[in-house]
Amino acid sequence: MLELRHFRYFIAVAEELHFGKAAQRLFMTQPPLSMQIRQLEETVGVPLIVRDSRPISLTAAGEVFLIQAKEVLRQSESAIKHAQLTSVGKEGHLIIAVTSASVFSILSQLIATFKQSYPYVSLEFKEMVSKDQIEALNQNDINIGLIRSPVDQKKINIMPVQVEPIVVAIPKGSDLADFESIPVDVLDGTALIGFAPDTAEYFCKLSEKLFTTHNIKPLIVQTATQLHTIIALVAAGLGIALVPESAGRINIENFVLRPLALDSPPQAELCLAWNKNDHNPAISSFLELLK
Amino acid sequence: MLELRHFRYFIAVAEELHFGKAAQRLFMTQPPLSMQIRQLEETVGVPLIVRDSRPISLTAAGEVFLIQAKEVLRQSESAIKHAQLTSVGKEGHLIIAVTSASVFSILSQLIATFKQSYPYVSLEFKEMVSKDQIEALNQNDINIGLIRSPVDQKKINIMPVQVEPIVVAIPKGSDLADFESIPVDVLDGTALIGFAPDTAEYFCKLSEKLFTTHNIKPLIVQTATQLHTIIALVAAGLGIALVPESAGRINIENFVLRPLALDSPPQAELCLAWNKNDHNPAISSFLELLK
DNA sequence: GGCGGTTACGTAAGGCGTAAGAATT
DNA sequence: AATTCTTACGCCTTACGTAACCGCC
Repeated sequence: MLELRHFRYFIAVAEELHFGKAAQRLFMTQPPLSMQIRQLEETVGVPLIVRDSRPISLTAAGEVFLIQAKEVLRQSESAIKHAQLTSVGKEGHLIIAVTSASVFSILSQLIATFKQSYPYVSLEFKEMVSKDQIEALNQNDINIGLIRSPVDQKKINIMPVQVEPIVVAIPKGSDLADFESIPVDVLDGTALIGFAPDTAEYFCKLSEKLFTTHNIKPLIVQTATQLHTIIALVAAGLGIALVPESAGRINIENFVLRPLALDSPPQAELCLAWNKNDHNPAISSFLELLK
Repeated sequence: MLELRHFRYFIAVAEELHFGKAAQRLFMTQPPLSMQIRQLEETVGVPLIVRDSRPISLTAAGEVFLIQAKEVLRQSESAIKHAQLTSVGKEGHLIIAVTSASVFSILSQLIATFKQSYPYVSLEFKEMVSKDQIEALNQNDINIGLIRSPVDQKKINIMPVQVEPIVVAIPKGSDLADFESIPVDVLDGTALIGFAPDTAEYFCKLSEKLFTTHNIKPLIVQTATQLHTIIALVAAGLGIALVPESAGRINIENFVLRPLALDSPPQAELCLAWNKNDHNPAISSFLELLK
């Protein structure tokens, strides 16, 4: 049966063109080396070395076999190296799911930092709402989720990566835009663009809580799922909206952000989520870098 | 020490995801298989298989190692196959020397036939005068020479591939062109384009022999090395010339070929020459095809 | 005749099989 | 409790070393 040993021995003989020197290089004696080469030639089925001349020489078949043999050894070295790199999370592949809103926050910076430290870990992104992310994490369809909602499943670990205050988005030129901060009771009865309850549950509930706490009833004139849609509607003058501070990164004109006049305004959390049973080492690399 | 065995075993386990099934597939029992896999993991330095769950699964490192392991096995198979093909001359490289580019016209058909039977033998051509070819054959710089002169060296084998009569090249419209064949004594005193004695020794001597045998003294108005140069000079009307019949393939107008009016006109031989000690199997393939 | 590769033979390492043990479902 | 992987141990293959034997320069 052909083994790597045969390749190693043949390369030594082919390069030294001298059984004795080759054996010395391999820290062994000539006879067994001779035997192994003979065995190799038998498995290959053709002579690789011309022995009836000194120095010995390679047959044409031996010449091509030498090149291929080196390639085989190089490949097996590479197999080990790649396995090692993968094992410590320096190489590999990560599938990261993001909610549309999180795209505007710190994600881009995060990716850049990660790619700098782990250039050989390829990243794949999928856009998913939080509920689908949890499902995908459970089924190992994705490695990391980037979500708002706190998860209550023991298989899923979470780690907050960003906490940002909820602020008020106001059409440019509106009277409210002149305030430096917005007193909460001003919102009572005001036209407001809200997050859709079914697809943007987290922000929706965050707002509702604020309203009930302060006993306010704004006039929700429109709902939307995507953050940038809401900002676009605000900019169009349809009303104001309660949005995370990172909405400021959205490239739309004609709106301003003002903080709420509260000691402790509502906070929106952005969390990394991953399956505890997913042992892809690149996940650890990713998490480690965020601390 | 890592061996191909480890790759073979790992692939079986990784594909079956079951030590027992894998062992069965490898015609062995589980325990030694388990040992070998453990050995493999030790040499690689990282765990490749997750054992603490059933069915067993691969680590991320194991996944990449599986792909690489298959590649290593594929490569070693390929090494054997290529060595075998090379050994029987179905694969390889031949360096063929020709005396002048014009020989290509004769060769082209030969090359096409060879390429059809041996598509994986690459051919390389070099232009060399006969003397240099012999030298190159001795030094194994070329594998095959295509020459006119008979070689007198015991290391060099030769085989004639083409025998053609010497004919007379005549400018179109010349009086001689009206003859169907040219009596030799007509050449006496006629303006003639000759081969250069130093670089086209073979043709030169062939002509000289004809002249002395028939006691003729033509007027050599010009000499040239290359056949197509001589034909060009004939076509230009400078004189006639004694050339091999294959000159008819040269794509020049304004000249005609006429046979010599002799029972046994001089013959020009084209020979293949190769070094007896050059065991490149592709040479045999080439020679075999010419018979 | 010396250098270099092969053949002959003895040894010892190690791969493999059998049997018993541990762990997961 | 059953299936499945691991540990323990003995055998037997085989790779390797030593010694003697050819075959070229």
